[in-house]
Amino acid sequence: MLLQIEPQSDEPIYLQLRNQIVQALVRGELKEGDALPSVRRLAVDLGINLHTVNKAYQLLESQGYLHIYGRRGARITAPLAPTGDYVDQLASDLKKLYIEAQSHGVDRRMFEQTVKAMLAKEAENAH
Amino acid sequence: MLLQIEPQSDEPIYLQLRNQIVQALVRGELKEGDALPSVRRLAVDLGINLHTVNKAYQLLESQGYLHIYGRRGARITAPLAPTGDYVDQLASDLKKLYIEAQSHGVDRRMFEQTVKAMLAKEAENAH
DNA sequence: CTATCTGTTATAGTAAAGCTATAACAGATT
DNA sequence: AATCTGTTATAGCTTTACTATAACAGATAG
Repeated sequence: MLLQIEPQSDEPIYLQLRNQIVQALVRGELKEGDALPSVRRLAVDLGINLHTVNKAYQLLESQGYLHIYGRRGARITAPLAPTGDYVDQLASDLKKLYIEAQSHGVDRRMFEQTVKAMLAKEAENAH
Repeated sequence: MLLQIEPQSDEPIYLQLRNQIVQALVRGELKEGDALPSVRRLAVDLGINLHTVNKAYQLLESQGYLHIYGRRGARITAPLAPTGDYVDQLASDLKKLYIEAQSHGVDRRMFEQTVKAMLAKEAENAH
């Protein structure tokens, strides 16, 4: 698992960390039961503070991606199943993107086409 | 045009304002040439500071949605056309949503279905 | 002309978020 | 026995968001 952070980014470091770990999960680079580096270890490797790493880990645990066994390390949990609440959230996020797209002159057809193009590209990168 | 802000929201007030004006544009409640209330007027109506309204206006102008004619008021500009840069941004945003969806067990078929359901619902609400 | 309204600019203060630094404790591991 | 671990606490710094107040000068309406 390759992790790299950009201190200059608008995105907070702890969120970059959280998102990259979720991304590694989706790519299959991290699987159920895998152990994560200690907060101190990862903090030194990335050149950041251990509290920032801890914040990312706590967030990931609260979202169900991993389980922290106190001082015995943290491990990836079983894959999540789509809940109704999450699908609602996804639909809401998509709606926001669509409204923004419409304000830029993107109509329904173009929006759907952009979605399909993105999905096709992602399907390719999976191989 | 009905504007309402939620001071308790995570979303900054000036962004709530910006987004609601863009939303009104998409809905057709605001059209090219329409005048916007003065920053003081709108600030009093919404119970917020004039600088917060001004920040929203400045943002909207920098994004091409309106033009500020100094002390002679602000007016909605002509509708935007989709630029390549914006479509790239849209594809990037969609990709982020898709990765997040996959981490919640949503596959490609379910993602596409959620998009179509959202678009159908929006098409209905337009009438 | 006079008074009012306008956008703009300046200064200042508060609050919260994000990140870092340091230290200490106690359980787990080697 | 020494080291590594997560956790907790305190503190400081920077940036963002929001508000408050004031002043200036152009535009408008009486």
